[in-house]
Amino acid sequence: MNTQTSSLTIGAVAKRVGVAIDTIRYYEREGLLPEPQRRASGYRSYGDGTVTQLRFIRRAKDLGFTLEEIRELLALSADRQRGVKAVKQRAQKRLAAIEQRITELQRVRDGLAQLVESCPGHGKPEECPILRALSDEEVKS
Amino acid sequence: MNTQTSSLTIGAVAKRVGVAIDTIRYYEREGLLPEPQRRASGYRSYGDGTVTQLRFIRRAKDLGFTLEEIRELLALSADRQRGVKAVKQRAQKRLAAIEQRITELQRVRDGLAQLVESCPGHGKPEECPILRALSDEEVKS
DNA sequence: CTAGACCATGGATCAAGGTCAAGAGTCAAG
DNA sequence: CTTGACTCTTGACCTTGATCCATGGTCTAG
Repeated sequence: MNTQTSSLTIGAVAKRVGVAIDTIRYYEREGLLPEPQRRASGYRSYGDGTVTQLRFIRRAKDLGFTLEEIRELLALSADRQRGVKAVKQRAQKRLAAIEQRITELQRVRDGLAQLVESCPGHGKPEECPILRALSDEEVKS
Repeated sequence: MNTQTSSLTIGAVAKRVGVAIDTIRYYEREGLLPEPQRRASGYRSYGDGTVTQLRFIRRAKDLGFTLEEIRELLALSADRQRGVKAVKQRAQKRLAAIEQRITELQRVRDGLAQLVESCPGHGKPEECPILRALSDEEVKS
């Protein structure tokens, strides 16, 4: 039974997650990743959890969250001291923010979808609703 | 009948849209806004369409689109020459990208929502699913 | 015609999020 | 051992998306 988290070098972690080594150290400086254990040599030593957490960060970042927002998300676990209740509330707030973002994106999508649908795909540019929606509408009287 | 687009100074446009003057000039340099007419004095002279377009840019940006992506979106109208068909195809591609983004955000939301729901809001931290999901899972055996 | 508010250009500066390089130590294979 | 691949720290540098500044011209109300 090996409950011991396997020990990975920074390079191994980087490879698994697909980010640069420098990025990992950068995230550590920025407080997105906890300071890892060190070997006697000074080498950073990571467990599998770091890989998970790093993937989480990347995924969130790809979705347009800033590092600050991600720090917020991760900070949930820092609320551990303040209790499960605080954690839950914080998570709920984050959840609401995400939902609003989705709603707005849906508005954009619906707008674009409607344009695409109403465009015949041929004919005069002046009659293309997509172009009309985007155009500067400048009238050179 | 006044089909003439009203003529606005850069300051007036900025005020209407709620962005800084410098930002407008910046967008112009970056090709997000067309070069405007100029008065004899050299002052930029804008029509109402610019206000619309600028609002569009801002909205898109707030949703996490990069200026590059927005340029792409706006470039639809540059396809005018290549025909309505090209425009429609491009719009469809953009639409698909937006939909994927929404889907991914929804995955994140669902994940978080489920965590929030399954958390009792009290009790031991070790039993809080939110904390467990975010934790480093490091085992100091 | 003159003050005070606007606008123009060019270039510096900023914050976020990384990326790179120099100089030096560490590790693992042969 | 030695060699080649890794890792360490510190600090400079880069891109994106703006924002600020200096210097100088323009506009308009009084």
